[in-house]
Amino acid sequence: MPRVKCPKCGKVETILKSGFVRGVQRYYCKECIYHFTLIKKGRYRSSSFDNKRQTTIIDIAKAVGVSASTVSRALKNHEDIGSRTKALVKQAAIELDYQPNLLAQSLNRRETHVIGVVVPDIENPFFASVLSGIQHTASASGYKVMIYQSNESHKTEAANIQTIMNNWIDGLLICHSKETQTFEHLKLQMKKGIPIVHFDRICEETATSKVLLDNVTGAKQIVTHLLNEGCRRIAVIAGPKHLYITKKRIEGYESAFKNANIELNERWIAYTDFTKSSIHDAIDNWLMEEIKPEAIFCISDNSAILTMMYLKHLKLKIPEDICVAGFGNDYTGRIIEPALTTYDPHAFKVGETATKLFFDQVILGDKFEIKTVTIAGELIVRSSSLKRSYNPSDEEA
Amino acid sequence: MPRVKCPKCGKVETILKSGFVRGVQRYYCKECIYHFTLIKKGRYRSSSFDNKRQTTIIDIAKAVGVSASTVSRALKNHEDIGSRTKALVKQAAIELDYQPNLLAQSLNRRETHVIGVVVPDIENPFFASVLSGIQHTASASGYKVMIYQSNESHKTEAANIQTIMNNWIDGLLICHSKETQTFEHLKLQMKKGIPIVHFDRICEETATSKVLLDNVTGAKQIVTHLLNEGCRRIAVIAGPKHLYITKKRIEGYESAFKNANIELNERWIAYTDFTKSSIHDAIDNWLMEEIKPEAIFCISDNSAILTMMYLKHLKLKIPEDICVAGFGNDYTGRIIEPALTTYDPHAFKVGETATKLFFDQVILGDKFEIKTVTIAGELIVRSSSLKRSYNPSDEEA
DNA sequence: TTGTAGGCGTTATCAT
DNA sequence: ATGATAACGCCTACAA
Repeated sequence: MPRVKCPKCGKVETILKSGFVRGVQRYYCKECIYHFTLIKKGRYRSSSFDNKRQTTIIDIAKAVGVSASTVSRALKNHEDIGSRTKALVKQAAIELDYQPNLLAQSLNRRETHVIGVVVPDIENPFFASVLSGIQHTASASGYKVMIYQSNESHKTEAANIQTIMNNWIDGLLICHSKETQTFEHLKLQMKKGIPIVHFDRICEETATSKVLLDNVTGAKQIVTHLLNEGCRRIAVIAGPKHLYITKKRIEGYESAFKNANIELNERWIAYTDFTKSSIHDAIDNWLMEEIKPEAIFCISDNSAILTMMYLKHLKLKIPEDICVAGFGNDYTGRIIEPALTTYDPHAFKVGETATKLFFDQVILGDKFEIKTVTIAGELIVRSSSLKRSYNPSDEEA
Repeated sequence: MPRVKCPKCGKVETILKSGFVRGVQRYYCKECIYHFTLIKKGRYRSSSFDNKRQTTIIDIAKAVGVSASTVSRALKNHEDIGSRTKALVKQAAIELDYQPNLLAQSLNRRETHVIGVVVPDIENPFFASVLSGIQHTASASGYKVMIYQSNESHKTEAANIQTIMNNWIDGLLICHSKETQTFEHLKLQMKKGIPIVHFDRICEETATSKVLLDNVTGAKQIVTHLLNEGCRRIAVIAGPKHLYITKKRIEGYESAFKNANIELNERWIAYTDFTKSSIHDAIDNWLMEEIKPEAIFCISDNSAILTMMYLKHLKLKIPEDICVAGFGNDYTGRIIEPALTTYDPHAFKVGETATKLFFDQVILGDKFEIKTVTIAGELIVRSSSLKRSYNPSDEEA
């Protein structure tokens, strides 16, 4: 053990500590009555580390001539500290361009002020908006946003969750991939007690807060609108059967029919995986039959766009021959012709709300009870569904 | 000073340290020949902290009966450690579900493995793609991505850079806001020596690596294509005059004319701020004149879409009456009718390359020399510019 | 009012 | 081959 030796007598047992000088421990030899300081041997942190060195609390302490703890307290306006000292410290902090080391703070406080987000795909406009909402809200409260994409792969999602959790995030906001049907990977992490908020494609099995689109109402509004336009045979391009949003939007679809007292035929529901080919197949199937659909409700705007392009390719006129409606209000719907009737789920607000739910949980701690919030959206009627009253000049400029 | 007292004799001067037991300092009283350990008084970290507690290296050390340093080394397969010990440690690590505390690692190594990204707007499809490229590439190398949006505001951008830099990121990838014309906020941070990579809207004044779209070539290709289609009076919807991309794309435009030996009239260049109204104004101005443009080259796809919608609103036929081309290959261009001729800048690759340039800098350290990489894109010809040979059925299904 | 010491979790260095 | 220690920068209970 390299105990401290007295430079004069060389003894070890006689040494006492005698305070700090400029952040360095000072020693005192009882026998020699000699104060001394250990010369720091150039340790492993040298070259490249040094220039990265930021001003620390100790630098300020040295400059002002007080201890590090006093500086720490002065900087947070602790009441114990004299106003003169405070002023001096703050002055020095500015002069030395002090920036607190958030890493050290985080390590100490076990709190990183980082929110982890896992989305299937950043490039999808819906998620981009949600992300934007998250980022804004988080930033406004001094939180940082760390992003991961699952690329709609369950495996990647699980890996993301694993890494993200190892990063001491304060909370996780997640929207599951299309593939995800089991949630063990999440449940495992929940033990750590980190707040999790689900949005859009949620998990029904976990005790987490959730932010939902108003899937049922939205779908119901759209389908009701189509019924009002006189369509009776309304086909649906749905997503994979296990998807939460598929279930809910189908529920809205059915509810609209029930409400209108119109019977509904299972054959008008096609479960696809949202790919171009699966959508084309579904449409082909319907069009091959004697009785063709009068309208197609696509449960996502993206599939609505694919549907419209395919119908146009088949020389079918929208909305005269067949109406189309989507769900999502991506801005592509405003650009395609005829413009797409859809439901705006207020994506930005979804992100905002998810973040706020997380904040609630942080603030209330144990007292927080999980919540499910449904974001009201709005029906956007455009030409693609106006069978009775189609007028191309309705289009926005 | 609360020096350690001997529990038997109560003396202080007789105490010597005598090693650690399970992470706790052990003491020894010379006089009483008595070993003891201080009972930890419940310190301030109690309730809420405890359940967040993860397995640490010390827990493993205790379990296996070795020291923390041995565990640390064993886990990284340090050659010094015996294979039996390694096996034991790794076993324990798995059993205790050990996850290294990246925060502590970062603090120690002064390296966070976090890349900060500042973009004007996540919801813009170009930036969404770039971001996706960054995220993928970073993730593949174990780096995390922290995102900020400037909302095209210089002030927000400066604030973002400030906060992001305080977070001990390893590198910063940035695309400046439209407003940004001075770069002091960046230069200030450059002193810290953190690698910075610019992309798209770069800063020409700083010694940073840059990733550029092939603005000149792209614009030149588009304009040349328009010239080949027989257009001579090619108007340009440009962005703000100070913007890097405006300058470069105008340069390409001019170069195409020069190449073709055709004279070019300044009045065909309109500097807008990309808003709908400024674009409408520019178009109105041109159309009021006797001699009208035969084509409009918009230096961004978004303005091209706005342009097309406005022209359609004015009952002008595209491309028969007037051709339109954009720049960016947003997927909206595939949806609008007629489909938009544009230049694909390979946004994903831009993000990927920016990230790789950052990695180069990390790996090479001082030996790294800043680089400017230009990403080659490709001309995408669609119907909106096919004056000579327009055939609506060319459209993709 | 201010200072001291120890801890957050990990790791490089030195000592054994 | 393994252990002890100090350091990364900050924070707070307790001592003075």
